[in-house]
Amino acid sequence: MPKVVDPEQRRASVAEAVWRVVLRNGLDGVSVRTVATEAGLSAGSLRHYFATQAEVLTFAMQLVIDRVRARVHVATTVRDVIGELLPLDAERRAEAEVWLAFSTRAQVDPTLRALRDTSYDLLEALCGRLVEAVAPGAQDVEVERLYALIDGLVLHAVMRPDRATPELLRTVVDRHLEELVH
Amino acid sequence: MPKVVDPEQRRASVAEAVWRVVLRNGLDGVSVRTVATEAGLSAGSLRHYFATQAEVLTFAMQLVIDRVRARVHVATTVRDVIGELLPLDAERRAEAEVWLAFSTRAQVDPTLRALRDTSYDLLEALCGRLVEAVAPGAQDVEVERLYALIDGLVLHAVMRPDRATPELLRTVVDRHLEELVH
DNA sequence: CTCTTTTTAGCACAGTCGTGTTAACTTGTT
DNA sequence: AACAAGTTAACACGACTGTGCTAAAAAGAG
Repeated sequence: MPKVVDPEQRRASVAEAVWRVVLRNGLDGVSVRTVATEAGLSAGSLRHYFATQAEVLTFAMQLVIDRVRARVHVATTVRDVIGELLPLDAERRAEAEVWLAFSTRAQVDPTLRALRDTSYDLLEALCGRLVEAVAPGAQDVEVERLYALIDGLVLHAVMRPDRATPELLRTVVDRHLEELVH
Repeated sequence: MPKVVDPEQRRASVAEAVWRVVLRNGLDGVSVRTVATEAGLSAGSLRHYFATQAEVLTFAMQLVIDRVRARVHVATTVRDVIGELLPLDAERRAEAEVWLAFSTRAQVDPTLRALRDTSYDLLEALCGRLVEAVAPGAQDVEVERLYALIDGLVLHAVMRPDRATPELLRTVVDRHLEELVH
């Protein structure tokens, strides 16, 4: 009857518009109007797919999570799994930057915080399996050590991409895994 | 002649008001009016000490930097220096949270970015000296490994203070230093 | 007390914000 | 061709934003 539009696809394209706005102007630059313009819609039209601004944000954050999870899920070796978590190319660095922006806002937004904490727990469990695979019977402290190292590398890659280059990230991780085996 | 007020002290108290607002409502919650109210001033009065909002933010960020630098400067042993960088108590966790908020905004604010990058370079150099002190002649990769580990621990302490407890942070750092020596 | 200068408070302005409502448009079905 | 429903656009509302400007209040100096 009406113009045929797949709502889910539309919502996804809106989420990607959110990401672009975040990268350009930060999470503060995200308003109903800026996102609508970025997505090529009117503000009123956007509100037809998302009732509130909070809904837009949670959806955009959830989509980042889903994307990373899908990537990690297909990785097999320990080194490859960690490689999927690190921003080794420009696209994933952008993704990490968006994730970091949402994570800091989660500090004062209960809904986003729930999303973040759930992801944190999953990643912690993942690191636990990685450590167990590389060094069976290792102490629990090694899990947090690996996890903190990864997140630190991600942080540095986002903040100082000129210094924390993909090559350096890989070298650091390889060095750490090598030591973990022994 | 007029009411006697030390401008620098006033500016510092305004900066502390900024920190409290950031902790409560995030960096987005920082406006001339909210900060003025938090500092017990009127908006017009605040503008007498800071010409623009950008000036308020850079001053508040600079004061965080100065405070950390002063603390690190008096530390002697490697372990104590790292201890000053980690949020081992509630006050320093708050400080780290404020720092993280400013750092992410620096991603889209050139002025704040300059402050952040300068601090990043100083911390990197500091980690270089720490590594050299613990393991003379170690590879450069160990510097980034230690720095990323520290920043990852800080990040986790801010985001998940219930999981990344002070005890865990210390244990992880001690474990890393122990390995670094060998 | 009177003067002078710092400090303070308050208002005005144009702009943006989230959100609600309403009308127009588009398109498949009857 | 006529209808119906999904989709879009546009406007209104109150609230908040940063910033400039003006007048009042405060307090040491003469």
